[in-house]
Amino acid sequence: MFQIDNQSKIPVYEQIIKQTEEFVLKDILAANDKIPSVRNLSSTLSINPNTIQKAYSELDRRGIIYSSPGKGCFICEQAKRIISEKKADNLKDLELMVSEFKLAGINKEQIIDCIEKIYQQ
Amino acid sequence: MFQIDNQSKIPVYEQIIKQTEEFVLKDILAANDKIPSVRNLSSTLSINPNTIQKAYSELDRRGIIYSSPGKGCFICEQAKRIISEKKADNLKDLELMVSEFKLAGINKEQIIDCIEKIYQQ
Amino acid sequence: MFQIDNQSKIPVYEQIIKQTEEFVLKDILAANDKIPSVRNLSSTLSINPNTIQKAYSELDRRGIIYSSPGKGCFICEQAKRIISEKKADNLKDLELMVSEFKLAGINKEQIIDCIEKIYQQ
Amino acid sequence: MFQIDNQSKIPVYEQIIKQTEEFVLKDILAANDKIPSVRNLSSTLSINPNTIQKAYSELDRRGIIYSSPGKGCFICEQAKRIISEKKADNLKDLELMVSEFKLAGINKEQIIDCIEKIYQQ
DNA sequence: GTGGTCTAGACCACT
DNA sequence: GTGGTCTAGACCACT
Repeated sequence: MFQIDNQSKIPVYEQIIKQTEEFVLKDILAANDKIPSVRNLSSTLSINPNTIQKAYSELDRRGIIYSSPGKGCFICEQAKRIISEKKADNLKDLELMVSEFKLAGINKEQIIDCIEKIYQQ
Repeated sequence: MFQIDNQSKIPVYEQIIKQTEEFVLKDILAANDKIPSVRNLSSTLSINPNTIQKAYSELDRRGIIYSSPGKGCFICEQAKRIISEKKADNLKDLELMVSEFKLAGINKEQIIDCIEKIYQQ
Repeated sequence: MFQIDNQSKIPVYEQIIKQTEEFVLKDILAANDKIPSVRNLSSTLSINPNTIQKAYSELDRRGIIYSSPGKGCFICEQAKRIISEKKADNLKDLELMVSEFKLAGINKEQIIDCIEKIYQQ
Repeated sequence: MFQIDNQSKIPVYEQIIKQTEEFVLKDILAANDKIPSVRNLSSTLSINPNTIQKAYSELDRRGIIYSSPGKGCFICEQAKRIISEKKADNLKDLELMVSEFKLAGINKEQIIDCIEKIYQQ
């Protein structure tokens, strides 16, 4: 399920967070689904349990999962909504990126083509 | 000229690189213009000279500036072209970002509106 | 009767203890009333019997319930008195909390209003 | 400066968070003040650097401190405001606690006396 | 078994 | 020197 790239500049714990959120958006993980235990994922991915723990703690804090010591970790009811809303906030990042493309002399049509292409998939 | 945000998570040396490139794109710095010396910028911004040096070395490596020992640092002839071309490569980042917006259920029109807005400015 | 919140950070066995004490204070459970058996509650709430047992053992230790082997568990004669007295000890917790409100610049009137409101209900 | 109680049920990292916030409220730490480095505090308190790091990360996330790798950790401009506002939100906790005192038969005067006492200090 | 905390110690990039 | 990430491994309470 999870795919970790040890060569990546992105910390392992962030890769786990990102992929978990991705799975929720893609309906691979639904509300109240159990996600792998810290130890289980740790041995599957050959990653230290502390690193998994760090990822799960952050997901818990964000309201994506809830963790019950002794039982396991589960997807929150509102997980998908929370992730979608956070993503929407990132439209500002898009604005920033596009402003730089404009400065670099990339024309509007090139950018819009790129977007059309993705939404046609 | 340079604006350093000490609270930012972006390393100071990267902030200097980014702003220098920004100035070139905006024609604030043109080919063969002199940029502040390491010592000058170090004292103006209250930043360790090693940090400035690191930024300038990287700009040099990228072909954005050249240094004439005893005279100072200057913008390269091809600086603007190099920066623009590198930016174009970043269209892949845009694709990635837009794919995630699509997953999060943001519709195409919202994104295109955002782009139109920037190009009208 | 019992309402268990699996998403809560409070352990299930503590939730059971707290709610039992709450029921006694509110006269929903009176002296010598029978409370659900471990097995019964375990299946009603879909909770491991060990967890229920742990809660009941602690309530027994505190003198809130007593168990008659073969008959079941019952509320102690002195349960309400014991719980009330323990609560009174918690005035120190109130003092601590109020000290922090004072530090945070919340004025006395705001706090007293809040208390009046509750006692008027 | 920091006082850690190893016997306490409260995790060490939470004690550090709480005390840092306390120092800000009491104006012992002001905006842009440098707080002890991870390693420094680790050796002063004889606590593992990871534990300090965990506390500082959380303070950073809350906007109480900002950390600059290579420079250190500093109190945020808005730290005091953020902590005070968060404390104000906790009036709900007070309501909960007072409701329980009411149930336990503690009369209003006793509680108000307790509050008057603290505000007179 | 399950998550949460913590120690011990390494390595990295940034200053 | 400074914070950030990570491995290795222990111990605890809860289930």
